[in-house]
Amino acid sequence: MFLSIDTHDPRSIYQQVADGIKALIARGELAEGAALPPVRQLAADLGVNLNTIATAYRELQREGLLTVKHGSGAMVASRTLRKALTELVLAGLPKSKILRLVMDELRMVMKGAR
Amino acid sequence: MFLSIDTHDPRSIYQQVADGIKALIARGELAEGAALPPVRQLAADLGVNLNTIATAYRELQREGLLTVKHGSGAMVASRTLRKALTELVLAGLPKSKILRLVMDELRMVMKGAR
Amino acid sequence: MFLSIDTHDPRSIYQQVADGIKALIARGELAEGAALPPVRQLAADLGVNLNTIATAYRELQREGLLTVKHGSGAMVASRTLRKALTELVLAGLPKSKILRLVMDELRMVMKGAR
Amino acid sequence: MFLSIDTHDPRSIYQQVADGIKALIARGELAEGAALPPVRQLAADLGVNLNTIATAYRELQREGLLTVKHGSGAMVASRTLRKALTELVLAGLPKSKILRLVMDELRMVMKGAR
DNA sequence: GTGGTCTAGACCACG
DNA sequence: GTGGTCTAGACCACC
Repeated sequence: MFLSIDTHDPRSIYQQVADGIKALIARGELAEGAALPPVRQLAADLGVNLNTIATAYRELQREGLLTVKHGSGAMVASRTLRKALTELVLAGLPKSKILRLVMDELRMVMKGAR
Repeated sequence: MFLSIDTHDPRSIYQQVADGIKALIARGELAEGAALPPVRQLAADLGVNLNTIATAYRELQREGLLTVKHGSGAMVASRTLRKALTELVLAGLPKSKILRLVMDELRMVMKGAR
Repeated sequence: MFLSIDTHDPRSIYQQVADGIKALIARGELAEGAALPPVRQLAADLGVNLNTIATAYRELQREGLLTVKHGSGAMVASRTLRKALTELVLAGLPKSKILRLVMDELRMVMKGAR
Repeated sequence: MFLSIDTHDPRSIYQQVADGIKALIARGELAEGAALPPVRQLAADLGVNLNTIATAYRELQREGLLTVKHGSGAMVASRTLRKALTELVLAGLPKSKILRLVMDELRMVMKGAR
């Protein structure tokens, strides 16, 4: 991940980090589903505090760009996936049916990908 | 479902049924995720044999337009969903990670739909 | 604006105009914040004297239904806005704090409306 | 302000504080426009760290329940005010006209309150 | 005076 | 291992 921090930038550090990650996602350099570096590692790489990165990740999660899970890191959320699921939810499908669809599609897609 | 069968049509009946359903899906009259009538019911409605409909459904399933499950009928597949899942599979994500993403996004989407 | 004057109406003309505008506001045809036609234009449209319209506008302003300003015409007052401001005044907030609240909320509202 | 922290509560402290303030607002014990205690003071009162309270305030601000301003503290936002301003913005009024309305209404309201 | 942010270091919860 | 939170204390920016 190529992120840089500019101490002359009027934005706060965590904001620069959040904006930087947003830009990477927007440019496709961080693909949907890609894993982000652990908070501690990125903090070390950038030479900033762990909490600063955690704040950036939290902001991105709040905006729905990141999927963060305790114990297994953060990954870039999939807008396409969200769009598809939103369609199905709005169509009134119960969660169980949606999951069935997902499992079926996934099985078919992974078979094709062998 | 508005499907009609023309005995003068050179196409076989199951093909007419399959093509008719494709057209309904293409026109959006059968939305992604929508349930199709049970094989027996559609056969009765159209006055054709049960196996004819089953063959049509099988063809549509083979083409990926339908998701068919023993005991719970057929439903229109979601192209958007497939596209999203394909992206993630091609990105090299293991099934487990993809399912985590799906669950996370689904939770977020359903929360917003309250 | 659809206003009509009836010379057989026992009410005075300015009263008919004022009542007519009140009715337009009540029916929502003149929304809160909407601009009213200039005094001269409305007078010409209705074929009455300029002062008659001015009197009607003054009455509506006195009743708090219109906000009139030298040089920039009249507009329909916002009952909701007045209610909100009244609340804050009664809560003892000084004008400066209220204006700060207004500016903050306005900034937030206009951002969301982008 | 009556807030209490329960160390046995599974929610994080900042979440308890944020929820507590939300409840106070919902019950009307913190009126619209009311000032909240300074971050440092509330932190001292509750015996927690300054940052913990700051996090709670930030969350409430993000949700639009608080108006926070550098150097002059936090106050409860006015939902009524926001609703009124939203109406006017959606009606297409430019910021300048809206502010004129506000000033006019405010002048009228404060005169009545004398 | 006010809130905003950052750091260093700690402990917890999750998997 | 991962992120989440809290603390203590610092400095900055705004008014």
